[in-house]
Amino acid sequence: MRNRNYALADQLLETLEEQGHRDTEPRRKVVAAIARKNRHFTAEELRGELPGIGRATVYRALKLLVQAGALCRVMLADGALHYQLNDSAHHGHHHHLLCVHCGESEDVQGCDIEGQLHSLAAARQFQITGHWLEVYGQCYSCADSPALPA
Amino acid sequence: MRNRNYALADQLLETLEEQGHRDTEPRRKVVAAIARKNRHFTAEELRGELPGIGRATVYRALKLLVQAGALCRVMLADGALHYQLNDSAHHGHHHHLLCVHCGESEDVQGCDIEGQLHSLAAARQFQITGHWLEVYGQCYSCADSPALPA
DNA sequence: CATAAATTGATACGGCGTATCACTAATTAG
DNA sequence: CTAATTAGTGATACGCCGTATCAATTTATG
Repeated sequence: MRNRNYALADQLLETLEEQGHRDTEPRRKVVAAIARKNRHFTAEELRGELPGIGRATVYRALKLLVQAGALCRVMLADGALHYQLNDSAHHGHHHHLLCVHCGESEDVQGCDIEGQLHSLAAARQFQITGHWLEVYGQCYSCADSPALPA
Repeated sequence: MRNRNYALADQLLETLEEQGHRDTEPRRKVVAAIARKNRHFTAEELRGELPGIGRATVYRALKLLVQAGALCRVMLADGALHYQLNDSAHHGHHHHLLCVHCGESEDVQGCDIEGQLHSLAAARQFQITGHWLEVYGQCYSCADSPALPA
């Protein structure tokens, strides 16, 4: 587990270096903290775990990782924006099944939303170029909990 | 046009009264400004059109109208949150085709996203309770403009 | 090692939304 | 129709989020 985290942190740093960004002390620490996460988190939460590192540095690292595709921004049911580590296998277009109870997130690959909307859009001569989708619900482990409003 | 705006403003006020909220001077002005809008707008933009009215009052009115279903919150492609008047016919569940050029928005009623995701979710024993979807693209009038990234 | 380039972190700013609270306006009861 | 009740207002402040600026520092390069 610790090993996996180290490996993940290294991988994230590598990703950044591939994009032409430098390997710096603060960056290492930010990336290490992110690698330790096993669920989505807010920028402020992350920052709280990194005393001594400037706020701007944390936000900058988040931005770079999102741009690099290693991190996703996910919108929770309450409207809060969180960051979520991307499964290395799912760097492409995908969505998340977000459990409103435990916060777990499962990736969904086979998305053909635009296909489904195609006929509707065509009728209005609207050209779809992209979309944003979040799916809320309860994961298997939380199935017994009372349902919350989406 | 002016007539329609007045009618719309009255309708919005009525909606609020039905929810047990009072008909006040500041509220009237906020609602009138919203009724004048023909596309989505930000809270701050609206506030700018209402000098002399407290910030809190504007935000409160927005919140009440969203709760009443008369207003939608829409997420633009760049992540900015806007407010959008709900077509009176589309108060229920619907989505928007958002033109990234002109900002026009068209409602989409026939949405069966959850149906599409059902088999995927079932395989993981994930119970979908809701979703959030925004669709970006170019409307008919903007079809000639160069495509923007979604 | 010296230089050029990127990064850092303090600070400030702006947007967004909520909480508080004294004051005022709108309803309701008498 | 006034008095009491209740809701709404707006100034202020707070917190979160993200970006801009800029001098000081660190990293990579020749």
